[in-house]
Amino acid sequence: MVLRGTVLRAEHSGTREFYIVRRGWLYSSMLLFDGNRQILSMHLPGEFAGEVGLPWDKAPFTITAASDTVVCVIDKGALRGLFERQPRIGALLLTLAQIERVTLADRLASIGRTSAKSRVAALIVDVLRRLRAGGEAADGGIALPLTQEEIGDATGLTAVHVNRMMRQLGEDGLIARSNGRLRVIDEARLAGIANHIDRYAGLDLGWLPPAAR
Amino acid sequence: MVLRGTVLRAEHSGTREFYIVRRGWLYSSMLLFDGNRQILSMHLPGEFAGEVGLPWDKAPFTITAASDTVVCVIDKGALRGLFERQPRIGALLLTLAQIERVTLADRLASIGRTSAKSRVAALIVDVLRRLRAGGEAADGGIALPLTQEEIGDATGLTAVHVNRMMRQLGEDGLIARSNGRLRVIDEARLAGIANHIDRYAGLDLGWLPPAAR
DNA sequence: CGTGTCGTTGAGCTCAGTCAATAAAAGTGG
DNA sequence: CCACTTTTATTGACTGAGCTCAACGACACG
Repeated sequence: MVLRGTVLRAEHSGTREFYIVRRGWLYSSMLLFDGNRQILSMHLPGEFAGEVGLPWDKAPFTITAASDTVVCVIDKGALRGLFERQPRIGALLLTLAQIERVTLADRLASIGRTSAKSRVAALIVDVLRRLRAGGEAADGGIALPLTQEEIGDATGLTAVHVNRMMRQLGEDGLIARSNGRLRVIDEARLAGIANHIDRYAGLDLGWLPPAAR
Repeated sequence: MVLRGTVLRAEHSGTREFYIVRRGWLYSSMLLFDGNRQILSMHLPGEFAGEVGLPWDKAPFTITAASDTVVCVIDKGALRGLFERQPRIGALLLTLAQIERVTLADRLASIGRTSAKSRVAALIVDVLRRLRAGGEAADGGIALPLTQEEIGDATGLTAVHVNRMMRQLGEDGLIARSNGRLRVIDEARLAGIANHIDRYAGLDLGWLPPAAR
């Protein structure tokens, strides 16, 4: 169990291992020289965390628990045998890395080229759909375990402006908030202003090696 | 030979193949619904292009030639055998993908959390060092085959503001420009304001499978 | 009940965008 | 090589989205 606010792995610490999230949310972030922080990605239940640091001996990012979490630890040495005996798994890992690259690129476009309101909407839609993909019941609203400061660090905004945008999204009838829970009222319209693209559609896994026996 | 301005591969077109750049520059971009464009990454000589689209049957991004280029085309079906017979190559591809992910994350932080001047500086430093890593002589200045509009689309700025920032970088004695060539005067200071991190340092490839014979 | 964190709101400011005009450069066809 | 067109770079004036600063309320926790 990793408690909310705890740093699971600090930037520049060793990377003998990576993680799978069992319960709760984590996020990867980096600190700039001027003290600003950028949250690079969220890690939701069922997803990997820290595997991006594989190629380095020191972690490129800090991984922090956004809520109380449970993670499963995997040693990176285990990957070696996997690549040798199960080429399909290796290729799947590559596939996953590319998917992450594309979703990161989507966020880059969101932050680089859209309004504050769109960015916040994009974060909400992204999280909502990933939770759903991970089998988390998301109909009664989601418990967003992020402070507005953190949402700001993820979207390239200030906490104050995040607050204003959330209020506007509420006034527009797109979302509703009550005691820490967030309910998406009009997902289609929210996804529209968020420029959301579903990257899990249209996957082509035909080129992968078959599973070894 | 792909002429400057030509779209090598359009968004949503098929992805039977990917590329290695032999000569010239390309870039991947995506178009938002409002007509805005975000340039997601540059592809310099010696680098891959389009391999990020591997997992999809339709390309997630558009690849455009920024200058006249020569590329080498690779069929993605060839990867299958590679993973089976050369696990090390597969693991290297994964490594490369993760490196790209991290540099994309660096750009995300740059765009999300730094000033216009820093972003332009970051683009220049990034390109300079990658050209150098690719063995391109970069001392007599680099021939930047990008319009200011394109630099803007890459940094999340407008062409007009890119122009102002370039001028300021010149006035600050960090760069010099003359007839299309750009010379970096004070690389250390430029890298400083760019928040540049060298991601090719500190790589740990010890976990990779050995080369097959 | 004091303290700290987080959310909310207002007032004013600034960085970057918009609009517009002009210069410079690069093509293009003759 | 020259006239003409299109693209790109440059600069100024103005605007506005988002930031800063500041105050206050709500809540959790010891």
